Order: sequence, then C-alpha cells, then structure tokens
Amino acid sequence: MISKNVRVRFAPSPTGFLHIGGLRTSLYNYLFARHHGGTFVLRIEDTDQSRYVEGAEADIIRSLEWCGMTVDEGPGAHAEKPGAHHDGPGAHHDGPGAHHDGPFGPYRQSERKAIYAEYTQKLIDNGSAYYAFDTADEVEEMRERLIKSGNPSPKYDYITRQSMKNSLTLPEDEVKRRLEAGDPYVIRLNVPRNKTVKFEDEIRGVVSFETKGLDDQVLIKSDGMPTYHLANVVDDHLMQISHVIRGEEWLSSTPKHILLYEAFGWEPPVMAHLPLIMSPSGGKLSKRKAESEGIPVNTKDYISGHYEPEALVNFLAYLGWSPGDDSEIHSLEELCELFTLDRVSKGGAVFNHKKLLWYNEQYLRQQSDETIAARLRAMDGDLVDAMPKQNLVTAVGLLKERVSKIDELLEMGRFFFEDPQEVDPAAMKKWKEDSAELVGEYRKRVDAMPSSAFDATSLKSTLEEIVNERGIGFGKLMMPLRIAVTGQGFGPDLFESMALIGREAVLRRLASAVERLG
RNA sequence: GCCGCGUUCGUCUAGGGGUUAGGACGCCGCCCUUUCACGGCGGUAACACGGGUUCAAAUCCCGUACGCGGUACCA
Repeated sequence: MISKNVRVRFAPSPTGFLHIGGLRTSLYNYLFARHHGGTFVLRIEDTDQSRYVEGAEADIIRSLEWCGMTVDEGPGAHAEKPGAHHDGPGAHHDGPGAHHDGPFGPYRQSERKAIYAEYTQKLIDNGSAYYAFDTADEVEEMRERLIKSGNPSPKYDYITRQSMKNSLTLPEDEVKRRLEAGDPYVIRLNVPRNKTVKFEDEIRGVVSFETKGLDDQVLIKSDGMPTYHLANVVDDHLMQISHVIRGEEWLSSTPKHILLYEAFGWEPPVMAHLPLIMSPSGGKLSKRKAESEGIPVNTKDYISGHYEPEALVNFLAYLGWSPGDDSEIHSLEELCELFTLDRVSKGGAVFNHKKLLWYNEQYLRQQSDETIAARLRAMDGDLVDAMPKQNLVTAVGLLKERVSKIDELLEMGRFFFEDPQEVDPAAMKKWKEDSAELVGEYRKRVDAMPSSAFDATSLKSTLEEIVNERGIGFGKLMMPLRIAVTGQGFGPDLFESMALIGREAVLRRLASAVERLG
C-alpha cells in the first residue's frame, strides 16, 4: 500500500532541450503524484557546469506547461505573474536562497552547494567517504595501465585505491596539509569490498548487485560541485521524496545510491525504473537516430510542429504503460485517475510515429470548427485573413477529417485562400486529352448560371448534365475540374469547395487551367 | 569483456497454469461516397529457443540466444 505522503520529482539536467523520453518520465511522475493526491516536484540538476545550456530550464518548464502538467514545487512553481507587484521592471525575486518556490528549496542543485558540503562531511566523518587527490590525468593513467594489463573495465575501487593518493593511503598529516594548502581534491564514496546490495524495484522486483562491480564513485568534484549520485540522494531525502521514478539508464547506479542512503542512515525512497523509449531501428531513442527516422526528439519540436498536446500526452502515457482494458483515448485527468506503477511494462517501447499521428487526428477532430479556425488565424494570419470568418469555419469543417495535424490544414486548404500556382504532378495523370474541352464547357455553363444559383447543388447538377449528355463517366470531368480549381488530385468535396471559393474565383481558375494545361 | 535489465502480431500492448491468445496503430480487402477522406465491416499477423516442474505452460523454474542499459570529476 502506498503511504499517505506521496512526493515525487522530475529531475532533468538543463543540458539541452527537453527530450521526449524525459517528458515521458516527467509524465509518469506527474500521473503518479496526482493519482495519489501527492506532490509533483521539479528539481533542476545543474551540477555539470560544463554542459549547462542557457534557456534549457525555461524550455523544460514551458514543455511541462504545454502538456498541462502543473508543478507543485520547483523553480518558478509559485512565481507571481509579471506585473502583479509594483516592483518595477527588472525586479528579481529569484536567486540563491529564494525559498518561495516551495518549502524544500532551493530547487536548483547549483544553489545547494553548502548543503552537499555539510552532508558530505558526515560521510567523511563516519568513514563512508574519503578525499582523493589524484588528478584527472593520474586516474586516466591508472585506467590505461590496467587496460593494458588486460582489465577491460578498470575502476577506482577497493583494490586500486590502495595505490592512489587519497586519505585512505596517505598519512593523516599529509592529508591535513594538502587540504589546508588548498590542493585540488575530489571526495569519493568508500565502497565496501564484498557486499551484496539489494533493493526492491516497484517495476522489476528485487534487483541485486555485488559491490565488487562498483567503483568508488566521485561524490564531490574538484570544482566543488556534487555529482548526480550524491546530489540526488541528499535532495531526495531532504525533499522527502517517497518514490523515485526514473529511466532504466539509472538502474545500474542505484546500488551506489542505496549505499549512500545506508551511509547516511536514511531510509531510501521506493525505486521504480521505467523502460526506455526505443528508436524504430533499435537502441535508445537518441537525437541522431530519431531525427534520421523522422521523429522529433525535443518537446519543443512538437510544440512548433503544431502537435496537439493532449495527443502527445496520451501517446506517451501508453508507451510503456496501459490501463489493462481496451481503451485508447484518455485525457490527462483520466490518465491521472488510471495510472498505477504496477501496470508499467518492463521492456523497452519503440516510438511509433504513425500512432502518434493517429492520436493527433483524434484530438484534432474532436475540436469544433470554430476553435480550429481561430487557431489557424493565430498561426498564419496573412493567409487566413484573406477569407471571411464564416467561410474559414466552413473550410475547416471540409478539411479537418483529412489531415493529421492542424498545420496541414493550411497546406491542404491553400486553394481556399489563393489560386493554385501549379498543379501537383501526381494529379496531372488525370488530366487527359479531352479535359480542357470538358472543363471549358463546364465553365461556360457555370458562367451562364445566375450568381444567385451558384451553390454546391447546382454546381454538381451542372456537371451531371454534361456527363449525361455525352455519356461519359463522372470522373472524366470530375478530376480535371478538381485539378483546375485546387491544383490537387485529392481534397474535400469539390462542389462544396467551389461554392466556398466563390463564383468569380472559380471561373477565373477554370479559364486559367484551360489555357495553361491545354 | 564484466554487471544489470528485458523478450506475446511489423509496432504499442492485454492475458500471469486450462483462452478459437484479445485490443489499438499500420497494412490489405469490401461497403459507403458517380471525387479525396471520415466512417462501417472483414482480413493479415505473435507467445525467441532448449530443457525441466505439472494431468495441463505464453503463463512457474533453469539454461541459451538475442536486444537494451551501465561500466566518467555526464546526467
């Protein structure tokens, strides 16, 4: 049974735009938190200064918001709206020590250095950690030496540390002298030699590792920053995180974390390692792979690509989880209700872009024509403004069953807004010898129609007249007409479309097609 | 290499001792539509392999293979 205080965190590092895999991890954390009436914390793991990317944090926050996930605690979680206070432009509440983002702040690890130092000292004091003065080069040298002598995965461990420069091998006074002299050092975890580390993973069951396969993980780097391993344990404890739900790539470093909890004398949170999202060609869905397979990797690409956020959320939720029934479509609220960890699958899940598009269609079609029309106007005002509002709404109704994403409406419906500039080469196969003559005849009759009669019904009966008179197939005139009016071989109902485009433009396009296509 | 984790239709998955192994995406066909789609109906297609345990194994156990992850002063 899940205890009362569920607190989970999404802890991305701001090294780039939010990856789709990170977004799913975040989603599962969010769903779990909401399902149990718990708290969803966002923590920024910016301990690697060399990989820090400006704007990454803002991208993460924006991505979560776009999906509809609300952060309970984290940077900006309780930020006031600009202008709510009379602090004047440029007034800043953020910065080191700001705790208004939640009761356990700060939520950026770079702002918690003092905390890590304090806790690391406890580890030093109780012998669970030690100072190591070896330079990066020296460690590298050691590795190479070991590799040469046939050790495929050299480690700074129980054995090798005995020949390195650290507070376990150096005389006490030299350690003291080096520390006082300000010699650079790292702090390493003192991993015991022969111990079995066991823990129960909510998704995988009992997992166990032998400590002899682990190295003396660096806890504090020489720049004074903690590594992920230390920071994540200290923060999860201090922030009272109840469940750690993260990607499977963390599974093998979990024993180090367990060792740390033990060294501190803390109860570890419940662990749950999620299956990875895989690329269709196999392997973890990396940027390179995904993009070469036409899959956007960054959440921002889905935003700018005009995907429906509900569709992405729904799709991602089902990538590695299922509610156990035959349902497919669920809102974020419903997913919160349904989500449990015991229904998360163990194996990696291949990203299926076509299924995502199917989800996108579902969510697009359930929106009213008016809503979509308004969104179109916001997307491309210039093009869309050429058309009266009501006509645009009608056009949306004609088009929306035929596209996967909202931006495709602009492409497919371009002919509603402007005369076709050229004909789709694929469609030209349907333009035959007699097409020009037939289209010309059709134009003549439409021209002769009173403008009051210019509607879908008479547009259609006019075509039927000609076809019947000549004893030819419907499509014989239908397709050339479509090509002349839209420049395409497919699209919404032609007669409705022509009625919407209007008499003047239709006559103009027919004449132009007869002339240009012969 | 070593350590860990996985493995049910092409893909996402349900099913956890007795099922005609279910659904969804995709694909194919038919119907609707004198057009493209939507929609409706139908079809294709899976328990990685080998041993056990059992009256009975996709399901439990052990191997093997394959895949993936990790093996950093990156997260």
